[in-house]
Amino acid sequence: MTEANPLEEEKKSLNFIEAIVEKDLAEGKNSRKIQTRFPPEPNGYLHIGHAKAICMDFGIAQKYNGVCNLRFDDTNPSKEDVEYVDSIKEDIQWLGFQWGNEYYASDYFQQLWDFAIALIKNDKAYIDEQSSEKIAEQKGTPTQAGTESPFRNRPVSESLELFNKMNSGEIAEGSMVLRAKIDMASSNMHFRDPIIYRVIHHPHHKTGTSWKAYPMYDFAHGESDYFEGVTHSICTLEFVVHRPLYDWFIDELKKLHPEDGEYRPRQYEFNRLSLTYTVMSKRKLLQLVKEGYVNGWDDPRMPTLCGYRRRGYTPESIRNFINRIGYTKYDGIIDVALLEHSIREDLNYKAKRVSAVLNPVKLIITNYPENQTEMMEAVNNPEDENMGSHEIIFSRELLIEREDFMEDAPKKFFRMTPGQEVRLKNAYIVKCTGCKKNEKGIVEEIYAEYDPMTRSGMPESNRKVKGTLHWLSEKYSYPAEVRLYDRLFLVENPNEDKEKDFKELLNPDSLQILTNCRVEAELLSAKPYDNFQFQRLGYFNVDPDSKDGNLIFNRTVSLKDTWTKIKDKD
RNA sequence: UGACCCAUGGUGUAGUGGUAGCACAUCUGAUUUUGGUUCAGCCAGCCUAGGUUCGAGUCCUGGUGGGUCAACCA
Repeated sequence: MTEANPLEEEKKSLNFIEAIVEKDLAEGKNSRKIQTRFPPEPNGYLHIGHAKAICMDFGIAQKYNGVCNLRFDDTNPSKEDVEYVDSIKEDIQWLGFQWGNEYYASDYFQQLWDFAIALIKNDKAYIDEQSSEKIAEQKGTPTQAGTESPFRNRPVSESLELFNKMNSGEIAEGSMVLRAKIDMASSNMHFRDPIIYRVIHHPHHKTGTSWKAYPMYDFAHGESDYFEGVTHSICTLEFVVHRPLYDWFIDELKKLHPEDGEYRPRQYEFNRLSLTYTVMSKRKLLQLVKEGYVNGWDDPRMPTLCGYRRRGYTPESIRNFINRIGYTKYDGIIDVALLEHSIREDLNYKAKRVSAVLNPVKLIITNYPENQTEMMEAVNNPEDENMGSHEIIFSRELLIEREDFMEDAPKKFFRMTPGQEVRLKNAYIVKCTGCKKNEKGIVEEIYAEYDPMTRSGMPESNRKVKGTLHWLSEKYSYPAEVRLYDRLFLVENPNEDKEKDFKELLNPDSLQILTNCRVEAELLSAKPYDNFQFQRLGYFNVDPDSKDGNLIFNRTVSLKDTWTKIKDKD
């Protein structure tokens, strides 16, 4: 056992959370137990940002022989729905993770209620009957201390009685809340008597109408961690300011549970994922779906996990991406190119290449016999011989990509142009002899002559030509309905007003899309799949029998920061 | 005129107080029956000023810059 190398390698790549976990383990904290949780609120679909949290929460558990449970933070029934519960579970599994137990914060409503009662009895919580405006006003500002509520020192018995009423249905929403009695002058706004219970009459997706008073996040999250035995409660940076309150409640809880000894959950925070050109706010994504700007949460333009899935992203590529970007406390913006690199890398290795012509123009091989056909062999994946090959029918009248032809070509144009030889992939070398244009000057047919000695595999076929084009036989190809997606999500311009950009996006008259980016397409319907191949490098990452096929064209056009206004997109 | 968090090439991320690495992006060249892939290479970095130290990206202090916090959201 002299190889200390792998271990050292691992040590080097530790992120700061892992370093903390290892330290805790070394110090014997929480009896050397590791337990995490992934705590989504079921109020939307998971997006790529959640993937980062998932990889962290589940990753830590995996790496240190702990457990990671799934816990739905369902303390606000007015926003939540079972539809979201189901999609969240599906997406986590698709990403490649499996939770230990499935919990709900609502499982703890009774325990939380009892805890709240205990706080009231200890004079650490009280019922406030002021309006939300009044309470906000008394809260002060970050630089100005708050003032105490006139209800702050009401008798315990009164609070107890009103708290029960809050849950009985006789109290209207908004007319009464339970507040923790902490410190209205604290420099931490969250300590200024935070609201811990409010009244909501909307039925809960799990508990129905049995509760009317619901705990707030701050009063439910740490407590749920505690009830479950979570040791490392990992979340994003915006919760840093909540941590003192998290600890305050845990302290109170521990006073009631001396039997729990040294155990306590601790919160750690890492930087949230933001991606260039990508809208990540749940609120905005919800708006895009609800108002019909996209076809649903899994619209391929959405940055949701199901959107990426439908677009052809693999779970491996997303995990690799997350691995690459790391976890720190620095709030940066990741270049989406890194994500795209991850999917290209993965697909290059595993995707089967097939043929398709998107924007066809007819190519006639004038010296090829009228009714002759030949079967040409096409390798499925040049990166992997084991993937085999398939056949494509060659004939006199072909289709090629319109942009692969230029009548007057510049020097660096290596594709079809009069007088220049190009190879038709898997077939012959041909030389363009001219074209026919209509009265508007649009090219209708292109003519070329083939060299019979240059069929793939023949000795002459080794002749060097600069360009290789993909093609289909006009007669032996099938139409497919393909919808193109340019990158839709703009935003990202650190100095600009993102909110304004978003409004622009929603305005159909000035729908901004980024041009010059890789074209991505969704195959809506396709007959036999071998007849599709893509521009230059076509990636086809889909079960051929699946109706929900996805295509990714790897055009590798460089991403430019140029915006173009396009109307009537879609 | 608050509290808390943060600062390493264009972007992101490593660096027990001891030669600043890696990935992506860009650009150049080679290979290539996908303008893909692969390979080689270029460009480019420790916010600032002090202090501690033989030695500071790392520790301390002060600046500067950025972020978070004032929902009956999570």
